[in-house]
Amino acid sequence: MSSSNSSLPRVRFAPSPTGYLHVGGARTALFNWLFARHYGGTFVLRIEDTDLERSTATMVEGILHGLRWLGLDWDEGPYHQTQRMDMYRENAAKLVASGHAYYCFCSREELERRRAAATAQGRPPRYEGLCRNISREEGARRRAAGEAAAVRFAVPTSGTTFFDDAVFGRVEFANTELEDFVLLRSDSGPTYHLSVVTDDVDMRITHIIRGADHISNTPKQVLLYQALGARLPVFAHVPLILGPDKTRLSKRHGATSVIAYRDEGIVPEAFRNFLALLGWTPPEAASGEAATEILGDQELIRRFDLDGISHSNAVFDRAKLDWFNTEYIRAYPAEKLLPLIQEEWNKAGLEPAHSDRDWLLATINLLKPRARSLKDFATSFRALFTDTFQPDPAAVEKFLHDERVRQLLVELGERYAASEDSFTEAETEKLLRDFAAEKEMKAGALINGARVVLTGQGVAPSLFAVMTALGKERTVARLKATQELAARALTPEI
RNA sequence: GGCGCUAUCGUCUAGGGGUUAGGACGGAAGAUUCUCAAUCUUCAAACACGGGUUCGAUUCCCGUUAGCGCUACCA
Repeated sequence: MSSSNSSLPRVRFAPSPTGYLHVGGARTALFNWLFARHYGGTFVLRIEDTDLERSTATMVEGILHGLRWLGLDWDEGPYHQTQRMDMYRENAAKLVASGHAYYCFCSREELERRRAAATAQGRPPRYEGLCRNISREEGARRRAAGEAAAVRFAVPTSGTTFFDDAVFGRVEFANTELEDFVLLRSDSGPTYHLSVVTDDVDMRITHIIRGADHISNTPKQVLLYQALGARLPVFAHVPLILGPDKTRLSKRHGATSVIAYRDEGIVPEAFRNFLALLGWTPPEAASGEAATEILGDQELIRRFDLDGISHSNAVFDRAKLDWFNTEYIRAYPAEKLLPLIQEEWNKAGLEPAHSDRDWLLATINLLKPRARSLKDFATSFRALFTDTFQPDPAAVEKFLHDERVRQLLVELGERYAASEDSFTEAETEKLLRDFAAEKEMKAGALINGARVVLTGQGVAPSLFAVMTALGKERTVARLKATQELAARALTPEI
């Protein structure tokens, strides 16, 4: 727990609760978590809620929920910046006192006007340091007189600021490109730069792993560290995740909320695996060894390091996510799947007709090799678990359009009912094939038809496995009701 | 516009001064036959462009182009 060992890394995930936990944020959190776990360090969670207008408690809950679903547990926090306001003000005052910052009395309107004018004249719309020359004494006097003032950082007017990024290498900015950014707003609330740096220093964060959209912010923060006399952390900027059209991932591209993927039946471990490989390559792949991409938590943690992170943005590939999901569902033991599937049943209002646990597990095992999502157990596999299901009209059309097939299926149901044979895969198959031969009907036609009758679907596991899973009684009942099922499917509803 | 970052199959990527440029997802074809979204086999698919440097550039350098990011008293 407590680590007085200062060589262990301390990282943080610092979301702003102005929205749910989105895919990009989730990956940033994952990389931080993986890094902390790999080195036995500490993963801190900090809520950056200084934007009072846009931050909500609901979003905080949503973010925590998303992280928990993903299985990313934090060691410290969640800290809330709104509860640390005094520290930011103290630091701002300290910076003013040391001459690194100054009071700015410009109104928003004036700033706006100047920006517009600058843009119109083709000049960069940068704050030009109007208030920089106001003496500390005069500043204090005007503030005492009740004039509103923001605190701005006095960026050096020459030279460069650089940092060595663990992903991108040395990144350098001319100081003249940096404007005198605001530290404290005129309402005395901190801005992002002040609060992050204050907190990262105070929380002794050693590695800042965050989105590459922060690269341009970094020199300002470097300047702040220096002005505060604090030691620089290692910066590791992670390239962004894009939509299929290569623009930044947004609602336009469908689900961006992590929780939406849970709702779509994605297994958290699959999502983690997928996300980890978006922008990061494990070392054995880098050394050319052919390796599986299916990497569980322990494998991910063991391999993860900053030097495997790519430099370029990555497109979110839904098809690959689905592939990971099928792989995980297939590999999971039924015991592990059952509670997850039960959630899907609850959501779908499905009450399994059979509550016997062994039967449920066996049936899940029968189905899981062809599941693509947890939802499949409540949708296309529904008929295996309950008697109330809607047949797929396309499947009915394809395999039950022939009246003779339908009649024979009803008759087949009677045969099964009358049979004394044990209701096993081998026996049920033998009976069906003998029956088909007797009627001079291709067994395949009856098998495909029976599948639709029993499952409502054109695609399902082996028919005889389905029969034995369903049991004799339900198999017989459904076969006998073939005509009703066909009528139900072929009658346009509503 | 300015500044910054990036550029290998459709996608995620490996590689690296001389290679049949490798893997995964997706796609196509075939096998199988009891459906396929399963399984097996096979195939197609990439070094953005232009200059250098070099005996030799996909690789190193410069430029162009394109994409993305930042450019707030948001974070």
